[in-house]
Amino acid sequence: MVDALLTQDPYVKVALNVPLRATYDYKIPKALAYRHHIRPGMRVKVPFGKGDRHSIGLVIETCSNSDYDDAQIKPITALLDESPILSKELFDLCAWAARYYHHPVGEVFFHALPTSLRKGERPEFRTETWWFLTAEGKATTAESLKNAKQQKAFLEAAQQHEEHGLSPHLLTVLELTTAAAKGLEKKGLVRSEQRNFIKSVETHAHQKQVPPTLNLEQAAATKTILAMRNEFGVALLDGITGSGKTEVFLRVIDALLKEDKQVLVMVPEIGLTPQTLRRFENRFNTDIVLMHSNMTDRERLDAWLMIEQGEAKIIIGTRSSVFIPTANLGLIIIDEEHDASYKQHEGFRYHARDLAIKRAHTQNIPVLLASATPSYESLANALQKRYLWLKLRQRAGDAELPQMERVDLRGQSLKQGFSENTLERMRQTLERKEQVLVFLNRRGYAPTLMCHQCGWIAACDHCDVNLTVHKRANKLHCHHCDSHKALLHTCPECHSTELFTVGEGTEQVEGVLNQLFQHTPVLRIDRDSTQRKSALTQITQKIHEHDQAILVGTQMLAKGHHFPNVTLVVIMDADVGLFSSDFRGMERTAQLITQVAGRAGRSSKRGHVLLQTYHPDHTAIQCLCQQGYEALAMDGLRERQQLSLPPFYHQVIIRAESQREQYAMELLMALRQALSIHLSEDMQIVGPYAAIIVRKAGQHRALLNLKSPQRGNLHSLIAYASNWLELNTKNNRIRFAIDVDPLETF
DNA sequence: AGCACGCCGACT
DNA sequence: GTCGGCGTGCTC
Repeated sequence: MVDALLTQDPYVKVALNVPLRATYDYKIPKALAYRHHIRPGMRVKVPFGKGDRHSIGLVIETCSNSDYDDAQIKPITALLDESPILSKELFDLCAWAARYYHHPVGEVFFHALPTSLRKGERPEFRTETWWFLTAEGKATTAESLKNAKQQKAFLEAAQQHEEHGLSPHLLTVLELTTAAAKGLEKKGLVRSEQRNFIKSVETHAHQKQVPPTLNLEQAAATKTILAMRNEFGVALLDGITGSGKTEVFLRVIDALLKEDKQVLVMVPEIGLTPQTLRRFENRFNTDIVLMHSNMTDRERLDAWLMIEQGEAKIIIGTRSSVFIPTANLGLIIIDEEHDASYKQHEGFRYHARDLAIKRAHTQNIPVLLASATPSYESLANALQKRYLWLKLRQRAGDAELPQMERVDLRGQSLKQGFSENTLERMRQTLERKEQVLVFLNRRGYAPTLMCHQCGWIAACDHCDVNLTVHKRANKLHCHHCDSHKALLHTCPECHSTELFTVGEGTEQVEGVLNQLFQHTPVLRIDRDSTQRKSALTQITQKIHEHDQAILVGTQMLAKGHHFPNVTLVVIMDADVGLFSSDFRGMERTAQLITQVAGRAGRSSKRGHVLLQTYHPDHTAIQCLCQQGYEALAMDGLRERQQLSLPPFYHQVIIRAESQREQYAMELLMALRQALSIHLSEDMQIVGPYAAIIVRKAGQHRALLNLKSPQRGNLHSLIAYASNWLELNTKNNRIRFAIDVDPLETF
């Protein structure tokens, strides 16, 4: 029997890229088993479902037998990889993440791959055509081709570049055509060759900058981080804005590059500014690979391969780059680690910061978390000495921290949201030829459109929220489901034409400031004003061109930009997070205010921050102004502990949504009932309760909140819940999602 | 997720 | 009479 020679198991368990928790068994055709050794982490093409439908799957394990009858088991159609596409480490990370986040394994595995690999394409670089001279071409003079001008030019060029050949890039530079090349190929004078295309950022030509000298704190931090570079450990680099965190990164990266190690730098979704990238490029003589959502599938795959094969040493990427395969990873840096965009809010709801730490643990490398406003989670870990807490409290150069002042709005007559005091301070700043930054975290013209006669309010048809007025676009826009309709001028209820807006958004404030400060350029920075690709660069350019200017914007302003001439920051509404229904409201607001405030006075001129508030005596506002973020966070943590909230308690939220009004709520009530007998003493169930915005995009939403100070019990409860939900949502139009460590609880 | 199977309304 | 609506169930 030849079969005795086969060492390969006859069956494989395959995870498919479908939202199903099950894995599926397939058999390995003998012909395949003779030629290849199928292992976990390889992609296969398998028949799935009726007809000749096929799907791409990932081998989870091979096995000697199956629970299914052999006759029921279909054979694999094709093996797509010769070696596992996911390394053991990444395979294990994904498997762990699927268990931790209670998400279908298949979706987790395929989430970790670039789109083209999900579709079954080969993990190969893009190739490009190079042209070379043949022996015959060497012997032929270009003159003999005098009727064919293009070919003549091509042959001349090919003779000149005989040694290295002509790349497509050279073809464009020399204005040569492929038509000419093909003509010469027919005559046997040149030949083509397919070569790997390796995207290399043109960094080598740059004049490399001499690193600035570090201050004592920076030097100490760098030294400490470097000392932990050969094993797992987490350092929290807690540095106030302007303290030179990036310089510390650069020093550490430099040392690791010298050991030929790779570094993964994670940044928030829109956090990577051209300024940051330039700083990296100006420093290192190596390829820097980017990974973000604006790239094409091809670019992503090339970047992925560059890192996987060790061609590139530095990768700067958003959330999903935590899954990038590496050849020799030495460190993961997570910049702005508090940023909520590290958590995926749909589908596979993972937290990239937490997964990065898990990954570093298994690969035995260090992680560096950095922020001016660390998350309460990370601060708690630092307090408990699980993380090394490195503080940078000095600003680089001679810059001083901006002074925070409260502007009491009580009883004041406001001019479109500005107090007279605020406006006066703005005037003074502009007179000194300095710039003002106005922060308002509300896009559009106004958050509400109302009828003066009957009180009707413009609301979204699909969500339980008011529509935002966008005057310039002449639209009513829903910021929750993105639907919009034309701006109304008559009330649909009573036909009155007296419609008015309530409240202010950035678009309105921009207009107001244009009127109040007619000789000063007013520049708006928010999602609407920066939609066009180069818009943000244009705006920042204008800012640098003028001495005086007013910048108005949303949280986009808080993310990493440098505005050296801004000396006054106005927070229009400091009260937003004070009475939030979400327990993280205060943390978020404090982070946002501190980050925006940090934009002020980053050069030699001292900055000032005005917080407009109706609650100047509120302890949180007072604490933030007088003692700063860390003190506020310490209070906040104490409170979280007293109230049994994260990070002291662990939470899992189960969300259900349905087109029909009561279904979601009824399902979760039934689930609660089903779970009640499995509860251990340390566990609490809250709800089900209706989501704050009950209806969103036409779906009615309800939540169930499960809490415990211990993860273990909670996880087995969720495992039970997830099985129960699978069984009970099959036939009734209800969708559910499990959100482990949720950032939003409403 | 996809897709086929299945049982009830307005059309060549 | 049927074309097609989307409710239901299944995929190794």
